[in-house]
Amino acid sequence: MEPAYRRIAAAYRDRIASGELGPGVRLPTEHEIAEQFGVVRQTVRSGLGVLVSEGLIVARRPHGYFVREWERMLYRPQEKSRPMPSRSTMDRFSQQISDEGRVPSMHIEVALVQAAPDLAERLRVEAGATVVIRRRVRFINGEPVNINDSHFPLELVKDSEIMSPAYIPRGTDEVLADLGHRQERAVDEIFVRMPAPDEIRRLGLGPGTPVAVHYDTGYTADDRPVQCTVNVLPGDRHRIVFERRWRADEPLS
Amino acid sequence: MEPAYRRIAAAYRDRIASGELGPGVRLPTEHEIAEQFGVVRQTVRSGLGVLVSEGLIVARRPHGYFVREWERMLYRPQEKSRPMPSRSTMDRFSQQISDEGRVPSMHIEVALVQAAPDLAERLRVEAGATVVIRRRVRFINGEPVNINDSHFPLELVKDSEIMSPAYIPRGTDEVLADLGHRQERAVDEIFVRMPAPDEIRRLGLGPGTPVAVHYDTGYTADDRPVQCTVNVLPGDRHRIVFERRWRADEPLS
DNA sequence: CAGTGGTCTAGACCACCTA
DNA sequence: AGGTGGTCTAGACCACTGT
Repeated sequence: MEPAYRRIAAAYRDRIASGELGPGVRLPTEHEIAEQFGVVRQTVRSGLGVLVSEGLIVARRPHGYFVREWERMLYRPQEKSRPMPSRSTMDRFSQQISDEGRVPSMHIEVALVQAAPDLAERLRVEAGATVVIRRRVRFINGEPVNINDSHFPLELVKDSEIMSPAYIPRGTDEVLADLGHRQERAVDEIFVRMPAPDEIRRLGLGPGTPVAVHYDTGYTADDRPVQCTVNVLPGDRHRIVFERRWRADEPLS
Repeated sequence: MEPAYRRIAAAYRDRIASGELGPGVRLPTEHEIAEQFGVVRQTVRSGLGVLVSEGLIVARRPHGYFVREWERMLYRPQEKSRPMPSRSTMDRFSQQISDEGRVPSMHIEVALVQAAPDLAERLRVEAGATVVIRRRVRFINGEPVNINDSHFPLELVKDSEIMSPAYIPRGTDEVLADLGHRQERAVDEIFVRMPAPDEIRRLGLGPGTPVAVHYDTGYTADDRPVQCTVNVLPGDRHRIVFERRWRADEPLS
């Protein structure tokens, strides 16, 4: 016999999967469900808790539980290595969102920090070495959608405009290029995991929302890493897309 | 005042993050934690439940809670569009795992199904049209690591060896090419979400494990989609890597 | 058999928001 | 003021596994 809380979870999971309960629809209250299934409220809570942690429903107190609504923005890592339209007054993200008729905004913060082990490895500096971190949170219509923390070895960018927490429309890649560190190659790594508490806070994530973590490490022609950007993408708000063509023998590092 | 269950979660989250509790280490029992924090067992369970759903710990009854251990295999979508070493007797996955000194295995199942909406769209067939689905679960040392469900329009592959649930060392892409449907371009899409119950079952996933879903849609030179493979990658077992080079103007569809 | 986590009951009080 | 979900207590019984 399946436990009651699982039966409750399965019942509502099925109704959501079948479309009987569409996005945004409200579920009965915990009391009502408890009565229907002949259990106490705590058991209902366990069952709905499963669905919350699966990301299928959200609790909005004091309104009740609602079927979650998804909307995913296009995320194309390959766009990063194409030239920007020269007349553009906005960075790629802002341009894309504006084109869709929505309002982009950004919060920027610059700091000097000791490189965490994962970044030290990718930037090929010693663990604990000082790096410049340019933290950005991007918003659409005021809602946070992703985090982009770019890291640079300190010597490369000190005294450049990268150190100022201001908007750089042409992008930091261009600034690096002007400084003599033009990137020619990048390695993209994607990890999937549950968010840490500070990521939940910065992105306003609901429970049950996993994130994709995208490391973009850029190399110059002589194979020095000059920047590593950590993008944290909430799973419910992104669709990562890239394209391949068949080739004979291009090396993969 | 923070709720007790959150304080408990935070306490152990910190100890795990700091490395004080390394991978595989056992936590105190629920009773012991309850005593330490002066709360009842149910409250401890709520706290540890948070960490379980964050994927930080696992419960192994009747042994206790343990800090989760991670091991990630390399997943490189771009490898798919490179020629296979002609002397290879194994597919790419099996070769990679063998090279690492581990034992690959696979479960294969072929069926005719009605195309789900997401696949119908990608294969450009009508929703509900019959497609061939070649379901595979891949194992390393007997442990399931990912799901690969390849979908083909029925007319393209009927009477070919793709219809047989047997191992095809050279890969289905080669079979398609032999049938006159050589792929020249592919679109990769990655979504991040929590797994559905049947994915949890097939992959033996623990609670709190998100998945990356990778759609690989292959097109011929005349831009017809000939296959769409849905790869379900447990977040705790994969690291997705690809590479970019700067180019002037290659079109992205 | 002892000890673990898994499930469940029957209550209670709280914070928060809307009406 | 009333109803929502959020938290917590104090118990109880169960299934599973190793000794």
